[in-house]
Amino acid sequence: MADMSFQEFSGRVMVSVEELCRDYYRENRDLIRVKKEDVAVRNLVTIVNATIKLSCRMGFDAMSLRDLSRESGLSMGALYSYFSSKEDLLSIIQCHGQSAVERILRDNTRQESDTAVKLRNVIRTHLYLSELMSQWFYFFFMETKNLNKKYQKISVESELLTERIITDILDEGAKNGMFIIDNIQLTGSVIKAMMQDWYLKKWKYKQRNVSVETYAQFIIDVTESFIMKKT
Amino acid sequence: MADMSFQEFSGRVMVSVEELCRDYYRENRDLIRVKKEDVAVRNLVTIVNATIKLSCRMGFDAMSLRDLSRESGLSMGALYSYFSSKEDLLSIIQCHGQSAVERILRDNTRQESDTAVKLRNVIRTHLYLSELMSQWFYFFFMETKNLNKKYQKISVESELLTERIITDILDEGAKNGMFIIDNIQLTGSVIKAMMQDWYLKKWKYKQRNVSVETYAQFIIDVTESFIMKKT
DNA sequence: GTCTATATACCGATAGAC
DNA sequence: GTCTATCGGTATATAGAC
Repeated sequence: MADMSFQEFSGRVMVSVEELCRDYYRENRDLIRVKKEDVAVRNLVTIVNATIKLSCRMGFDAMSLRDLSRESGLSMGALYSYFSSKEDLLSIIQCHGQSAVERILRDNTRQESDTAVKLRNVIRTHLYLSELMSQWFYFFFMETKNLNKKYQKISVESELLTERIITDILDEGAKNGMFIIDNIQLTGSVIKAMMQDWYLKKWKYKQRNVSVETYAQFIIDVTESFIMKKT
Repeated sequence: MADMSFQEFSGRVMVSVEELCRDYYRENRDLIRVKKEDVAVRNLVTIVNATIKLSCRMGFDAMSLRDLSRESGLSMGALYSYFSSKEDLLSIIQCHGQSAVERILRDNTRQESDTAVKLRNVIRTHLYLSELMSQWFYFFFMETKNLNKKYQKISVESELLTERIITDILDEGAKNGMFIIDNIQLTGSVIKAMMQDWYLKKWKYKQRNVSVETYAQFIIDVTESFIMKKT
């Protein structure tokens, strides 16, 4: 099968902020004063998008709720119908956002018998998703330290989980003789580091007109030159 | 010559916050109310160290000057004898810190005729320095967006400069036939990304007992497997 | 369900005592 | 040179009108 293009990926994967907000709403009906689901979800989408946008520009802490009120078009009072504190808003986005990402990654990691193909697919899928949700990924990384300890732990586990997905494949390849790897954990770490650079330095790659497909192929080339048997 | 150890490096490179603060003091005698140089420099060191420490924990924006007062042991009033605003304090640390880093890198990049050796030295030097000053590097990265535009530009240029140091060597190696590189700029980007991971994810590597020497050698191995002629 | 107006607390910054 | 006390402003959060 030909390598998946970003266009194909973004057509297939519907990253739905609405779905994410609906999940949050249904799990917290009792805490949210607004009782009409469609109204609540629509406003939640607005709030979450505005928060991500402002936070990526100035940082979540520097963003005041007056800024958020202006950007979202909702009054201060209305905002507090949807969350109980500013800290709570941060936790909601982090927690529900990260689990949405994990679900999408899981759903889009097809079963694949060839270990090398599997690795390539995972790298592409991660990168394409981080392109679709670049502001979210940036937000997750930059705002971890503003979370309370409980949610910080969840955030760290999410970092380790994505690394684990990589290292599991590396491990399989090492066992079946397809890869030669001296240090699986460090190999996984640097693959993750290279993938992360895509959304942490988006300004740089955009300025240089590097497409996510070019970048993905490059990361795959670097990785394979390191772990594949030299012929 | 044998590869330099971190111990050797940290013995040779005196990263002196005092020196950095003295530079700042001498350039801004007129703005600083405290006139005894040794008193001023001593307190500046305390202030800068406390700022870095608190900012890495909670973020510069979330750190109040009352927090800084408590951590440094100086009163609010005393703090304002050393800088004119909170924003000013951030700029001082970013600007003087980054130029100190650039100077140290320049001073410690020995002339070297062998391109491959040169590349290895640069990777090691960058990583060892980012280990010595890990909180500073973390601070530089995380607090860029809180800077005003002028200093943001300086910060971006600093990012591009270190990448340029790498790509210049890659270019030389490509020209003299020592390296085979398809895309020099992207190669430089991912080398930088791998180096950056060392201080962005310090908690992870510490937890796993990965030493900076091990990490440096690993990055070098990954890089060389990608750019050296296969034999 | 959303608004305006307001309560309360803490922010950065400064004045003036010592 | 450093302190305490306090300023005005703005932050989060809420109460009550509509």
